[in-house]
Amino acid sequence: MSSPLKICFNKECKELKSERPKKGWPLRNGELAELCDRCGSIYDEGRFCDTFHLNASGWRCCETCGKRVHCGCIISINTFTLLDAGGIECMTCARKNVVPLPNPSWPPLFYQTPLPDRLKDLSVKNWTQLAGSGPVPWRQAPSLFNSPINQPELHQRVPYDVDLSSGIDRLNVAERLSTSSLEKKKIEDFSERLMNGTLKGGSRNTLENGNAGIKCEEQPSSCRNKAQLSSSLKDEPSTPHFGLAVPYACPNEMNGQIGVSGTHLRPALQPPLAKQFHGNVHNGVDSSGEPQIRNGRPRVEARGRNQLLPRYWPRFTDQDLQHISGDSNSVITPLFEKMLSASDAGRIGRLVLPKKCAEAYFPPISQPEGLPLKVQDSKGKEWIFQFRFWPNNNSRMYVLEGVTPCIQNMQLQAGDIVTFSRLEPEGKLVMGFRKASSTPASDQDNEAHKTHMGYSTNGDADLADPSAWAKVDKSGYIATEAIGVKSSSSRKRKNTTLGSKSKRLKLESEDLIELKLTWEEAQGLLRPPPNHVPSVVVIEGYEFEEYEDAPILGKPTIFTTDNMGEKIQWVQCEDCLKWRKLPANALLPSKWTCSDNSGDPERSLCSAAQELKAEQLEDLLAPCNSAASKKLKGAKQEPDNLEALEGLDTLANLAILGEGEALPSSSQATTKHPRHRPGCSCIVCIQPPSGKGPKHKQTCECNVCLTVKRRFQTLMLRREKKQSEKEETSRKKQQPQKLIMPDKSGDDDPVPCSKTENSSPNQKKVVSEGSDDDSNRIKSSASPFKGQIDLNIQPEREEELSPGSDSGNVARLIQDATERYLRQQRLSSSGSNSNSAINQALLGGGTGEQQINNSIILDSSHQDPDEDHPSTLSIKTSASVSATG
DNA sequence: TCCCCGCATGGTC
DNA sequence: CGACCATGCGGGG
Repeated sequence: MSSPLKICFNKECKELKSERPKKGWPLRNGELAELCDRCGSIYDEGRFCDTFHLNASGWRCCETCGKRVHCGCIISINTFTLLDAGGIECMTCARKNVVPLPNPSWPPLFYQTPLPDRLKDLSVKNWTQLAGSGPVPWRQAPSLFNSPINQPELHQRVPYDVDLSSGIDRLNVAERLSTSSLEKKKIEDFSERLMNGTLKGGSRNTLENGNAGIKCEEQPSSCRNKAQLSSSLKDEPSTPHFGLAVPYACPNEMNGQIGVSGTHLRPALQPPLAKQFHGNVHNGVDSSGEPQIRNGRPRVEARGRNQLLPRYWPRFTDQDLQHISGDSNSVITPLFEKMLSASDAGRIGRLVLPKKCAEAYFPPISQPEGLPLKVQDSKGKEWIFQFRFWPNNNSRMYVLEGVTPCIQNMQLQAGDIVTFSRLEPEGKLVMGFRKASSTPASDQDNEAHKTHMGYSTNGDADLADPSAWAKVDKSGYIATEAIGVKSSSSRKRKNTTLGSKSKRLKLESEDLIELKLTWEEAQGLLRPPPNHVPSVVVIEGYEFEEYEDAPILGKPTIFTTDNMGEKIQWVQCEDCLKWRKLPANALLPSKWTCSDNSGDPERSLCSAAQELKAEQLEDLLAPCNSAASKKLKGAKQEPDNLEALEGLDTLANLAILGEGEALPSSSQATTKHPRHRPGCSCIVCIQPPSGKGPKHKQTCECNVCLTVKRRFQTLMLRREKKQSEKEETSRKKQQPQKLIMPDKSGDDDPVPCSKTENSSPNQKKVVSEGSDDDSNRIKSSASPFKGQIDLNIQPEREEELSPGSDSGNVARLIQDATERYLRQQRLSSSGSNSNSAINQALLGGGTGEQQINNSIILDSSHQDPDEDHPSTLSIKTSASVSATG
């Protein structure tokens, strides 16, 4: 709508518009009023009426609260509702009263119905008059608002006629609702911008300072049941609470970018909204049906969404929302989501935020340093990230810094999706996630739980620390990290262990070691502290025990029933590897040795014979291994090992906590970066989702592939070396563990799969065992591919991913594991023969854990989506597999 | 020397 | 062609 006139559409202004005039209210001709920067900014802030129409007619008082609302112009059309009985009601009150129908959004209508230019003029004047007139039957036209489609279009801006100071009240409730503090912040940004340019904005400053605190007093209380605005992000101290409801997310765009282009605002709207919305906004949470939500938030969001690229549209499901909101009355407003890039998930700890999203939903920041931002995860943990930006090409690149701990906690990897939403009443930012594998519909929360449940988050020693673990898992626990402080609890752990590189290490280590466990198995690794009675939580059909205090990670054992029908558990001595029988209720230390077998003096020494025969043990362990063996087999079958390898890294990234869901083809889509197209060989895209799209070819020489190959080779060499050593000492069966080169894997896989199925028990053991030394041993990450697996496990992973990253930790872990394994082997060979069988079984023959890992890795199977483990967690065990050593 | 921060670069849309 | 953003890179601590 480039109007011929170069002056601001606001008659009371008459300033020249910039080349890229700011967009104002919708005109009847379907265009938007073009405003000068100053007016545009004011409009964006919802203060237009307060600024220009203060003395105009049309100001009326809300019948309910008495607030002044300008009803005389189109600009404020959405800020009030006409009462059937006459008079008007501010949106806030209207919402309270449940009659949330906003004024008919004529704009939308008109929007689409072009009118003669002459009508443009009507916009202000006529409307003004209109407002002045009594109640209009607007309510009858509510549908407009409600319709998702329209919503987007509607401009929420209109609603804000509030001025920062007084006007706030007037903000549309809906708007407010919709707008979160974040948005408010945005507004602030605007203000900033404005300040720079035109605005007078004192208020803004305040806001930015964080004091802004302007909150809509009204909103919360009255308005919605659940859905209230989050008036403020209370999270951050720094975060100002704006009273202003930012119109919709758009302000940013409008503001910031607006100057540049006002166009996108409108245009984008439609399509997306409808889709996304329904799922999100209206989900159960809001089911309350508050119109508000619809009107307000949804819109806001909708708008925001509209303006956002589709890839950032939130796809929350109702369940997701509910989970996030929990039982609280809070309403969750989905804001946006983003697939984690390799760098986002990397150790750098920076999460690049889509610019528009950042500007629309996060507090406005004028300084590159940004603000600390509190974000709550779906479990209620609070994280503090530094929300900041970097100047970039005359623009800004927004990032959240210090996200590593959070990401790790959530066990997220590249390809996974993080979601941001706002908890309305509180205005808190909530960060959820979806594993790449998971379906959009999947419940985040559940996933989260699963994730957490299944494994300890860290593979690191950290995990070893029960308390740490507890922290992680405990919903109550708040892992508050100082923004600047990168060390989150998790990090600290790592740091302590690993040192400065901890971050990286952590990630890698975690990634490296993955075991897949079934939920039951996973839980089996957890033991309640003595005297603690767990509460059982059922998540997605799986029962988990929840303890007030952190669960104790116990040595993995095998539970069974003895001849007498009594429940018992078998545990393997760390030293001699013999299996000992213990009461089912025995609580074992992570490192259990025969000497701990006080209950059975006869077998409290390693020298004592093993009660269990090898075959029996095998039978015992078999079940555990089956999954692994399957995987291995699958891997072997995989023709293109290389591909598998290549994909491994990616897969690893994708690894998800064991969600049962299959990732299949559908998941693939999610795993890919929206921007990437089939054939893209980026880290994210390489994932081999069921072999769809062209992935890296064997001949591919991209960085990723080269890196993978290189690492793989390195690893192989290392292993071979060790193996050779080991072979000498121990009786080795066949070729040493060939590391699972992808290629090789196909053939003879080192892994003893063939027979090993049974042996696989190792994995289990390993998992549990890892506890001691390997901090990492357990990594619980769910792989997107449930069944698949473990590509993550690839040994390569050690070195894994980013070339830049140092895989040292991983390598270490692996080495450790290898060493242990070797030790075991030696022990077994030299020591009691009885054990040897077991060991072999466990270890899968001479090759031992490595093989397992390798095999797993090989599993290109991941490509097959989820085949088997619907419910299995893919726990990545650290190298520790052989752990016992 | 290593790591991190901030900026720059380049690919993609 | 410009904007966006993922990643790389260099300098400083």
